Amino acid sequence: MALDERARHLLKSLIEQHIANGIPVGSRQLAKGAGLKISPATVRNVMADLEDEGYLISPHTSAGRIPTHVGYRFFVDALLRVVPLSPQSHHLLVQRIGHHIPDTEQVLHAATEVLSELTHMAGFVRVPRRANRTLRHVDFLALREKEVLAIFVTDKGDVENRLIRTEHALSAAELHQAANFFNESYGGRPLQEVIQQLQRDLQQSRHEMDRILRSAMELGEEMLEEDQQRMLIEGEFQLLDLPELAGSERLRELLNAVRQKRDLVHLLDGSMRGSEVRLFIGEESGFAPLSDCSVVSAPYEVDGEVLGVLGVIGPMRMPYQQIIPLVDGTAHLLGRALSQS
Amino acid sequence: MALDERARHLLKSLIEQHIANGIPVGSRQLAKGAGLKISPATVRNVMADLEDEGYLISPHTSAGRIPTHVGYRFFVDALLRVVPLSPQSHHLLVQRIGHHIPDTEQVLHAATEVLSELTHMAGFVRVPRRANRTLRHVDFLALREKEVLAIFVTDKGDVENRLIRTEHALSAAELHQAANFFNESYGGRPLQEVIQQLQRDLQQSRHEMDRILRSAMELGEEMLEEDQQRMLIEGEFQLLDLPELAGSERLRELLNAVRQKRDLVHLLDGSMRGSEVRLFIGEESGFAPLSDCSVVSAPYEVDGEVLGVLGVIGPMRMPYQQIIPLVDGTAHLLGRALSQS
DNA sequence: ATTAGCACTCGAGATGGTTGAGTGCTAAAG
DNA sequence: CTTTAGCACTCAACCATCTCGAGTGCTAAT
Repeated sequence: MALDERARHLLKSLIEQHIANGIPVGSRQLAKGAGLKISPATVRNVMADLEDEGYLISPHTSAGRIPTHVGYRFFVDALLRVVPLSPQSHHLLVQRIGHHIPDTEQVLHAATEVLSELTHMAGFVRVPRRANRTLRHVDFLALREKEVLAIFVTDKGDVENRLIRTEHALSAAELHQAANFFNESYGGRPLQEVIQQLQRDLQQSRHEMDRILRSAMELGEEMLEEDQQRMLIEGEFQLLDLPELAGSERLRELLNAVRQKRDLVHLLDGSMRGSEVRLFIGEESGFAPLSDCSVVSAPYEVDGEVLGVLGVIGPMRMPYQQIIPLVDGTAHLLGRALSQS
Repeated sequence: MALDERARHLLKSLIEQHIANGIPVGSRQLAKGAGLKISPATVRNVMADLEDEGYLISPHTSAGRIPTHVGYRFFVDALLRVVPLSPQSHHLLVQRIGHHIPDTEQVLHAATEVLSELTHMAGFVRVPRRANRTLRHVDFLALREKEVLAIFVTDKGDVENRLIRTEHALSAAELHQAANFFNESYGGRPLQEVIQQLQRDLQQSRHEMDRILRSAMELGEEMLEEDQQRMLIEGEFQLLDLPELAGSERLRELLNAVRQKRDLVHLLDGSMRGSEVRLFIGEESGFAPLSDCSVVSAPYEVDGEVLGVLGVIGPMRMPYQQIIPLVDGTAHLLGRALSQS
């Protein structure tokens, strides 16, 4: 059953009031705040309807009402007018993640931080996937007897390294040669492809030098696997201040979940399609520790290709109309910043 | 004024009881628990003395007594018999940070984790200082027009990299030549020395290639500076469960302080001298957010040289007799593991 | 020096009353 | 048929009060 104009207006007003001060909204207050010439009794009737529809709930018999996640969902989908990003915020964003920082890792960090700072919630950035990076350079260094340091560099300047133990000591010349061979054979090709090729090439060989290549391949695999998990998070502790989560039991779970990242990453990777801001309100995420929280995320892209997702985690009761453009803007600026690095 | 035998015994018993169950200990219970043939009244007299001396304090008039940080200090210094590390724990430690992991970073992580797991508190490892590492290898790669990736490798296999923007495009050959020059001139020398030398060498020059070297030098400086701060921490959230810190206000501060690391690192670096386990009990650390906590730390060393510190952060009321050998043992095993990598 | 006895203190928890915000329902008014 | 006023009712929050039990400090007897 669709809501009529008045009900929508009241719902909107109620949610806005609740977002503003966090306490349940009663009929009298809502009647006043909504600006309609309507008595509290009428408002009560409407509220009862809204509760029947699942948009509102009463924490207890005489405590006014608060929105459910369904209510918030309707609010953001149908009632919310997103305000444009404030010039100050925009300025701050540009300043912090603007184009002058060359290092990818640093830009990502800056974005995470600024998200957390501006929202006073937890900010996150899912790091760019490296799967389709190409291999720029490989180096093998003899660190010590029977220890070789392998270094991988991608075209975007990601560097990853790993210590490999060998059976026999290998001379610098041999290693140099191996590296040359590696660079010539596999350089300039996508990482994923390199690994697959290596897997084929090394199928049966058992030479000592091939053991190095095999280890190198494993390093490459680790790089890919590792970034299944990689996500920057900042300001988790801001969540400690949220009165709605103060019951320490849930909070622990939430913080641990955020820390583990695994499920979170999974959730977010699901929202990489499309290039719009996306919201998970309360239980919508289907992820229990987040059921009291909302996640606002937006993918960021470079040259039309989505590289990752960023956003914030906060209470369901958050100022969506400001958070949404902020996350959106950050995603755009990050994409822009990365396109230059 | 020195404590007589009985007073010491009672103090020990009281602290042990309090550590075991966390509630203030009253005279009756203490008289029973201490195993002495002594009445609660007598115990009360002794307790009053101990309170006068500053070892105990009453949370309120009728609530038994709990140890002060002075009491704990006396306890660990004079009364505590450290039990040897349990075989199970030892086994677990060996398993987790034993010698089979080649990668330094991974070993350090494993140590941090296992500390946190076994103690149910926050575990930390201060990473080895790189100042006296020697420079093993430098590479300059042209990633793109006017962008050079500099890679530093130390003799221990630390790898650090940085993107450098240049004014003009530089050919692969030029960069190769620069790297060769760099490696020949500065390779094999301690990082610190390299930087100082570079500072002198680059004093007045303004060549484009020297700009690269200068940036490389800054990278080296960053490496040194960065590890002023580097510290691994795991399990901070376990601190959320401590009832004694449950007052969220302090807890926030504590978690933030742990996160910031700066002061913590400072505190710990002060305890790098000596090779013994060291305790900071409550306010002893002189660091306000830690004033309800104790820090148990031990330096770890390789070939007689102290590389860093590790330990745990927990409530003052922790089972020192087990924690101390655990931290100690972890430090030894970590040292051993690192000596082989 | 130790102990028993006793009055006293204080927090924790239960009890109960009051207040005020808010509700649902009903009946009257528009 | 919608809106509104009125009213009885509910319930959390607050407060005061009470009891309880654990624990103390002091004193006098052992």
